[in-house]
This record gives sequence, structure tokens and C-alpha cells, in this order.
Amino acid sequence: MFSFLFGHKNTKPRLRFAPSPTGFLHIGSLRAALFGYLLAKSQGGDLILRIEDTDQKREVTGATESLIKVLKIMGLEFDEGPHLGGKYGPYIQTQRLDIYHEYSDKLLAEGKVYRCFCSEERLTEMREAQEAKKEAPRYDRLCRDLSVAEAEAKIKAGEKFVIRQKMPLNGEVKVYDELRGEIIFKAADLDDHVLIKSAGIPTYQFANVVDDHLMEITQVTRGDEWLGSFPKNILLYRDFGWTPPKFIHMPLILNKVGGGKLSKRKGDVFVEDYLAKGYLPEALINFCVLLGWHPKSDQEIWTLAELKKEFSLAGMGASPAIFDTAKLDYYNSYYLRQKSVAELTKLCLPYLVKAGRDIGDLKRTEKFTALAQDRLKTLSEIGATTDFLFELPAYAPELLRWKILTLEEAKINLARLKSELEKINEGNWTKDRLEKTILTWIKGIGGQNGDYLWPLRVALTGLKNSPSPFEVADALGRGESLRRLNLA
RNA sequence: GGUCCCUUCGUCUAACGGUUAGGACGCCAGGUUCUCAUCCUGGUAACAGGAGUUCGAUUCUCCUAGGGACUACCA
Repeated sequence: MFSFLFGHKNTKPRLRFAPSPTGFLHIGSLRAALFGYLLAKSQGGDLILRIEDTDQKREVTGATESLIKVLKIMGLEFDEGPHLGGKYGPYIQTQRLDIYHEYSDKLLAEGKVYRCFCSEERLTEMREAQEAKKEAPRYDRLCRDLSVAEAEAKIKAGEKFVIRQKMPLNGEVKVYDELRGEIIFKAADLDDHVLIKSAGIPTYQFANVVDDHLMEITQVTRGDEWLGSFPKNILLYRDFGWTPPKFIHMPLILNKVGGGKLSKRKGDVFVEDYLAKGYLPEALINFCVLLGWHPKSDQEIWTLAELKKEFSLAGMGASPAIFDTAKLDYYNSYYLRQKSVAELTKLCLPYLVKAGRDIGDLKRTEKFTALAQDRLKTLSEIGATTDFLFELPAYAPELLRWKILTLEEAKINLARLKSELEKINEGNWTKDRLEKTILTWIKGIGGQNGDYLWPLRVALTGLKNSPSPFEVADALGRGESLRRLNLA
């Protein structure tokens, strides 16, 4: 609101999510998108999607579209991006090549960067020699002091080149990370890394800086694997004479077993995997946001809408978090229980079909999913937890016994129950009516609940553990219930 | 090897020099209940180690250890 006083042309926070389109959406990427989104929204800002496709080798076709789709399922949407447009476009880096060349030429003219004609073979040899001498592998700056004439001669001769950043030879580079504070690097430790590859395509290090500046990004959120190149990036901003945005290096997510950066080899790492298993977007969001962020209160259940208001940089930590799905399961069963039966059923449908279930009768299916609701950790469990409703499992007669009850007694109790149940007609065959009628009847004859309800439940379900006999009887219907009772 | 980051219950974390070190998940026990699940109650469990600074350190500094990242014409 004070922007007019200071003459800032734009004080609206602008953040970006800048993935590489290399396949499925990694959990780490989801969290990066989430934090970017929340940081933007909590400040009333915008989130921009920028596709960093400068590595042609790793690019996967369709990855951009699927990434946008998955993010949308998660509830995360952008304000600008390749699919939306915006006045800072294009939002795909390979479509910005002219821009990068313009800026690298500028730096070239100013002597802030230089052309390097070293061959891959020479570079490899050089590195091997350095490693053999236990030195840090680093470009030896052979081309750094090539004269303009020498360079031009090489270009004329058709030699390929890359453009490298000229690092200061001595002194310190102080950088500031919003989560960690000041970090000091010695310039001498910095490598003259490649900014423009020989094919004329920029590296991440260059495109990222140019784009963040041109797109007027105010806060850069990225994984802390970028901390090492942070000083080089800051130096680039200085070379251009630009004010860098604020940087927030988010701590990494680590594998539960074996440690290390969350990786495919050690379990499911893609959002698509979790969605397919039947984890709900809201559970994934709630779980991920608490990996590295903590609210002012101890509130554990968060919706995206609440997070958009309450999220803040102050709650973010700098230490890495292990990805342990035990709590994800908790959140998922929690959100599953919050669903209405109709919603839950709709969500279960694809999984029931997959399990080969007949879902023709929606009302009946709803009764089945209702029975499973309190018992599901993921949607994909719906088939297994409702199996007994579709087909009575084979069970040992012994199972019908309850505590000190003999098999004979159980049989008698069942027979009496059956004749009572037969008195209940189709219209009254509901969970509540059944429960009321049978419980009063048991009380009336002075019996113990367990003596009757256990055998009844086993007769209906064939299982040691299951929902209550009344719920099951209701879901099964009068005909099937009595049939199963007869069998018993 | 070099550079940088991180370090509180098993896990996610709170604490911004003074607390019986709090919450959640997990686990255990009890209650409700015919069983399971849900739900309720309770319990278990942590300041990595060592030096400083300070009247006082989980909190600040340094060292060590452990973990992690980077060290590509990949991001």
C-alpha cells in the first residue's frame, strides 16, 4: 500500500513454480509447488508456472500437461503460465532462446562471461587429473583469457563453444537465504560454470536468473540442493546490475529407509502413485504442508483454504524431513471419514470396478461403502474390505462359538434368532429397526448380547472381525441375510 | 576429497535464555462395544557429544560426530 511512496512499480508478490517436464510429479515437486502457492496466496500474490525444458535429453512429451492436471487435482492453480498466458510470457524456456542470447551477448560484451572452446575430451581428462590429485574438479579456466581475436578465429574455424561465467578470483560472496540467514562463500571455491551450452541453449543457472528477473519474481522458492550454486546466481544478478529477489531454499524430503533425497528406487515418490492408491488430495496436501512448516497453533488438520490464509515464512524450518507415510495414512483415513457416503461411494467406484464388483445397484453399493468407511486407509482397500458382502467367505463352524458357548448352544441361539428375524418384514429391514427389535428380544428372554450377536455376525459375514450384524444385515438385505443364516 | 546446509521423542514438529521440554502420528494400556474399526481417557518416548558466553543454556558461539546436498554443455 506504500508502493506509491517508494515508487515501486509492482509490490504484489510474485512467486513461481519452475519444474522440468521430465515425467510424473515428484512428491518433492508437489511440496515446492504447494509452498510457492501458499506463500504467494497468503501474501495476496500470484503464482506463475514456468517450464524449464532446457534439458532436451530428459524431456518427456506430455509431462507439462499432466503436471498441470495433477496440480489442479491437488487444488493448486496458477495465475500465469503456458496454459494461461500472461504478460511475462512465453513461459516455456525453449521459447525464450532469443531473450537468453540477448542477455548473454550483453554480458559477453562487458567481459563478464567468456566463450570456452574446450572439448569434452579435454574437460574429462582435466577432471580425471584433478581427482587423481585429490583436487576439487573444476574448470581450469584455460579459455578465460582468450583474446577477442583468438576467439573470433576459433569461431570462424567452426569450433563449437559454450559460454562460462567469470567468477571473481578472490574475496567472499555473501548471500542471504530467508530461512538460514547469511551464508558466506569464498569466491575462489566457485567454478566458472556453463551458462550457455554449445547448442545455444542456456543452462538452468542462466535461464533461471534471467527469467526470474524478467518475470519480476519477488521470492524464489527452490530446493536446498541449489544452495551450492546460490553464490554464482547472486553474482550473475550483480553482473547484470539487477536486484536479486529473496531466496527461500526449502529443506529436502528424505527417504525413510536408507536416507538420501527421496528417490524412486526406495518407494513411491510420484503424486500419481499416491492418487492411484487412493490417497485423497486433501490428505496429501495436509501431510506435505506439515513437512517443514508449522503453524502458530498446534492445529494438525488443515484445508487448503485455511492454509492460504495462515501460511507464512515464519513457520518454515530449514531442516530436512523424512517422508514417513504412517501419518499420511492417518490423514487419509481421517479425510475419508469426513466424506458423505455418496461422495465416498463415488470415489470408490473405480476401485470396485477394478475388483470386479457389480456396482449396478448404487443404493446397495452405498450401503457397502458406508460399512467400510471407518475401516479404510486408502480407497484401494475398498475391494478387500467389502469382499464378504459379495461372497460369504468359507469359515470353520468353530468360529460361531462365543466365549464359553458350546457349538450346540450357538446353533440353538442362531435358530431362535432366525425365527425372530423372519418375523421382520422387508419394509422394516433396516439397521435401526433390526437393532432395536433384536436387542429388546434378547433382553426380553434374559440373554447376553454376545451369546446371540457374535454367532449372528459370524453367520452373516463369515469373519472374525467385521462391522456389526445389524449394519451387515441391512446392507445384505433380508433375503441374503436369511440365506446366510440358514447356511450357518 | 572440496564447499555448503542440517541435528529436540521412532517420525513430523513446538520452544524465539528461566517450561514438570508442548502437540500430532505410531506404539502400549484402559473405557465404550458381540468382534474389528471409529470414538474417549491415559501412558511410552527427545534436547547428538564436548568446550565456552551467561546468575542461568534445548535456545547464543566454537569444536567434534552424524546426516544431507552440490561438485555436468541435468535440473
